[in-house]
Amino acid sequence: MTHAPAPAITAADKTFYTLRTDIVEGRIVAGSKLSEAELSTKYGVSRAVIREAISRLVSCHIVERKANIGARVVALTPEGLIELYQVRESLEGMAARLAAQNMTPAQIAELNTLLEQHAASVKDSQSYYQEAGDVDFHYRIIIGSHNSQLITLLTEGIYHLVRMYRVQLGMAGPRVTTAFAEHQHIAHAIANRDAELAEMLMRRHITYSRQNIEHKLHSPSTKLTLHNINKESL
Amino acid sequence: MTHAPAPAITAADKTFYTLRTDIVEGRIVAGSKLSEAELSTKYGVSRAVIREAISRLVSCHIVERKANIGARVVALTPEGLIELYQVRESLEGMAARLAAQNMTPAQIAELNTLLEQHAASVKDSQSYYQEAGDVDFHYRIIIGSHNSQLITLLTEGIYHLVRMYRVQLGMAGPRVTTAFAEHQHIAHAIANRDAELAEMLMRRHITYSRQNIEHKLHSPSTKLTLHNINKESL
DNA sequence: TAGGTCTATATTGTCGACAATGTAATTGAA
DNA sequence: TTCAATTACATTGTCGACAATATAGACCTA
Repeated sequence: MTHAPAPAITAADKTFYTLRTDIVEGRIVAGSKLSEAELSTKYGVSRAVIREAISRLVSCHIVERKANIGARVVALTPEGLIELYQVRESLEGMAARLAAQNMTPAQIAELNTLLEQHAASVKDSQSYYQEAGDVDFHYRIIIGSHNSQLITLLTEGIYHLVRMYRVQLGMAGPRVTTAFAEHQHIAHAIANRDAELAEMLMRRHITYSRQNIEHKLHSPSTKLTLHNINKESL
Repeated sequence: MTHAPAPAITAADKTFYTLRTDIVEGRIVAGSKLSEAELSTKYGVSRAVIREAISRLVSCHIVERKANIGARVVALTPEGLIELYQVRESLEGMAARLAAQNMTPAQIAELNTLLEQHAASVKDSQSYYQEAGDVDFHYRIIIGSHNSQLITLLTEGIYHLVRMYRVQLGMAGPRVTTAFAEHQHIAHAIANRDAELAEMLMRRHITYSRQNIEHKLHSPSTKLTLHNINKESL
């Protein structure tokens, strides 16, 4: 029940993953147009492969397409970020609730082990926990929900968009130790099989996280960043 | 802000809509394989168009595809239904919350008008309310959330799957008058801008709805139906 | 007969070319 | 000069053919 991400088999698979990474990491700028011919030569595959890859990005909400006009990477806007976090609060809250009901004892044990590792790394260098640690924690709870619809929506859809905002807004702020404490409380609720509490704590946790990133977004420096991003829309 | 469903422009659009309807209505049986060549001749378009239509159905979770093997319509299972309703409870609960915050006075007035019409039709023939009425009510609240992520996830994704279960399990049971009362309470909470209450009532409403359809699913007659459906998987 | 390998066939994945549509430039008239 | 129509160009949508992979059957061996 490890829910390994589907391996890339076809050329369209690989191109899809590559394109998604390039967009999320900002190598392909937000809001820019995706020319099929251009990408075709750039990645060395036929236009049919590019078209399929783009179609999948559309279904992830990372790209928008208009008939007979073309596809472009979504723009990063304050409104979009808020909408995203509202959906995330809703779905991850439910994931936490279901995790409290459905996680196996082994999964709960692994979750606690993970938190112990985080506790250690928080004390010295906060960098590890910051990046992958937070994602790891949330990922395990999502998987622990044992709800495939929920898992797919979050891990294939929402999360890549969230990461796109995080990466391109340069999220490296504080909130490390406080978030860690919140994680502990959530894990505790799950271990106690307290579904109500787990959902409530997760929703609050994500609300705080949203407020944190919103703050970043409204500060003068990143406002400039966002403006720059959207300016290159061509 | 009417959020009209995107019109079918390309051949792939039309084929996608046609295929989706045929699957949801059960003309293409749940669990069955989708042969590209076969569909190509059946709908009179090239395989490329069929492939794109299938890709979109995959992103709706109506169809599953394995590389180099093929695509098949999802199977209707009790577990799948439960998972679906859990996600629905989560997302529509949030939609109701946001609707209470964001719906325009005009939208709220229209919602009340709709309920008055329902009240009339509930008294004589319950049939109208049963079918489209319930969907209408939920649809307006979803739109009223003013959250495009949420709107897309529900109206393009979840709702067609829900309808697929409803249609193919022959949902025509009771629960008409009670559901109407619940709708009234939700609308009232929204009119009062009580976001907390609106979310809570909507979640309970959907939980009841799930229990209702689950009951149908576990009754001997429909168990037979489901078994028959999955038997024709080929 | 059971099991495995190899071959034949069917299905999906990929490609290049053509058709349809949208966009920009050019020309002409008021 | 300004606006409209028309033309030329670029981009997306669709198609049929070929390549790669999976499936089913025949054949062989133990």
